[in-house]
Amino acid sequence: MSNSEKKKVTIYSVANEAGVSLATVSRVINDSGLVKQETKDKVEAAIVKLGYRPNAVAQGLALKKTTTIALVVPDSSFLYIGKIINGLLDVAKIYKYNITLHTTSSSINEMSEIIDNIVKSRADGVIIYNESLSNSESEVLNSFQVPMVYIGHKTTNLSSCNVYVDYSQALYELVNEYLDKGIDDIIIVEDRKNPDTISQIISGISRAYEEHGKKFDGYVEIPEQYHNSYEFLNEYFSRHKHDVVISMRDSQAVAVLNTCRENGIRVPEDTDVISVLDSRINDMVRPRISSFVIPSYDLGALAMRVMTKMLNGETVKERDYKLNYIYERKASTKN
Amino acid sequence: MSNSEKKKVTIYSVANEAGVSLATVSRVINDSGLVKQETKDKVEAAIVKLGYRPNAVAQGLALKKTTTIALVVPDSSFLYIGKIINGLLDVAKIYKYNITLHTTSSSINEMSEIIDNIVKSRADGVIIYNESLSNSESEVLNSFQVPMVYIGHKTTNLSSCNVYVDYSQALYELVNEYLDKGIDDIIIVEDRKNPDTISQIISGISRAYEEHGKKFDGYVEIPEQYHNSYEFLNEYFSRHKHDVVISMRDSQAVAVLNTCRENGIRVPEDTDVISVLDSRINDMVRPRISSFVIPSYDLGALAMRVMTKMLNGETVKERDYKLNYIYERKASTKN
DNA sequence: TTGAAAGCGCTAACAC
DNA sequence: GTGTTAGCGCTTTCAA
Repeated sequence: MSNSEKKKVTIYSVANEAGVSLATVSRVINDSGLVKQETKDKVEAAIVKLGYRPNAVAQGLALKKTTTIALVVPDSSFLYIGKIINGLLDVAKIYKYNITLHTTSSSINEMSEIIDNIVKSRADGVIIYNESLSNSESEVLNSFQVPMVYIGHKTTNLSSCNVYVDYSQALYELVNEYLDKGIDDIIIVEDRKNPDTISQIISGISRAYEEHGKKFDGYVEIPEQYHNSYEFLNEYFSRHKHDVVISMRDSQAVAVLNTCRENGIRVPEDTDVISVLDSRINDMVRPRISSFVIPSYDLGALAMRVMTKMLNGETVKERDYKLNYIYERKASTKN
Repeated sequence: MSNSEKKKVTIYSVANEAGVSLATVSRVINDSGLVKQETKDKVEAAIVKLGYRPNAVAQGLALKKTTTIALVVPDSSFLYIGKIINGLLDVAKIYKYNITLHTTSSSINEMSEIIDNIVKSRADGVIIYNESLSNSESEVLNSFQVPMVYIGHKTTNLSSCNVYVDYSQALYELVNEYLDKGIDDIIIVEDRKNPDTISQIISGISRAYEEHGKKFDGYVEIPEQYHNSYEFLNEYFSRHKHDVVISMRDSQAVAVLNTCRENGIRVPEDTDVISVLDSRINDMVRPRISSFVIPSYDLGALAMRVMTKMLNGETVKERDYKLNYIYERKASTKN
């Protein structure tokens, strides 16, 4: 009966039960102001007795803050962002923030709807792992003074922070090494899902080529009509063979691995295969793929930490936080 | 200047701008009550002009509902639940619900903290993909009358709904087939992370054995001290060889695959390898692993749909929603 | 068809 | 130390 007939217990009920005013109850639950130990005990007893839980919604209204951060990510990417989310949630937990999850499907342009929703929900801040936020949308966030942190993507937005990995430098160094050895038949395989990242990558590679007096043009894009990269790559490697194949994600690298094999190209004897983004898949593939290990967890954790700083009004001197990658040479490369 | 000096625009501002009362504004934003088209136009113009967005927090307070559903999942499982989350979010979007994400780390017992947090945030409902919710915790949810839906886990809790796949039946059918052929050297590899699911599986297998007048005892558990299954399995398969190895998740199946290979056991010539839970990994492994395809997306979507029904007071006749699995025979099995 | 006013549950001056 | 009271922004009777 206590379940079905349960009446709401508010701060009033507690005040009443404890024989104090609601202000006092508020003080003890927030640990603010001075309260005599004796009264405090009474109040706490009442809280336990009634099973009172402060209503965060009412608090949100009164305080004009919700201790909620909105996270925007592309759907279909959980394989890669799982760790990011974990890092993010771990520090969110520490600072008592809740996270609302919003996904964007690549097809429909629903970003503005999502932003609208976030503004309405009065999230204290938003963390975005997505490259398709338009200026007008970030303007809306701006005009509502919602702090923003971008993950994995360096923006030029002045009122937001960026937490990212410098892919350009990473690829520059890698390719440089190959070119130094005289190996220059290098291609990069990509599926246009990360336009910004890929352009960073290309710029790094191009720089290395230029410094060697050469020009990079090994850009292989998986056409949209192929619903999976496998098909396309199988076709591609039946006709091509390169010294080095760099792919954006390790799922693609695996496709490269398999399609090479099926076309009689040995890895790494004939071709080096490298993946830029690493995920758990790589632990399970033979040969293991040489790749950049992106500090995903740290990316998420740092993003959230930066967000809390912005929210606490701590002066955020740095707008850009660059994390280091590590290149892990494994069995898919011989050079 | 409009950014830094931006003053909050509330329903009052709009009422003022439009020269009507706030009640009228409320009516037009909620499309409730009759409003003359003319006034409606005025109000809408004011809304646009001021860039007004209703404050969901205040609405939440007034309506005593937040249109927010809490989702509880184990961290570290995004590989498997990505699709579930996608299904869930897609349906949530349709019904205008927001999702807050809460993860539980297997080590610490923080579930009660999470539940506490959820209650405080006054989520309208909670969807749980986790086997470690204790009775006392679900009691709390109960006492606050928070509707619950469990995913992938059939509970006996009377006030919650379950959306799941019948693993018991799935494994029963599979093993039955083997036994019919006289193949009975079958083991199941598991890492104790899903006690409930695994017990369902064992029960299904055992039933098949019993009906063949035999007893099943091929239960191989990966000891906790091994931080990855690889090590343990490598050791194991250096000394054992079975007709059929069934593993809980495909990441383990891949480990089985690799360790068998490294110990001179051919798959599928010597041993059939089967995975119960499928994930994207399987698309990238050779040989491909025969597995049950769990309708993850549907699991998430249905869970959310059921939740909306509970929330709308639609009578939920069914408490249990069983989804069908499909067994996909691939290259890792010969039988 | 519209407005006035009483909440929703809590915080934060301000007063005692 | 503790109580009073005025919001926070919105919904919803109840009157007009």
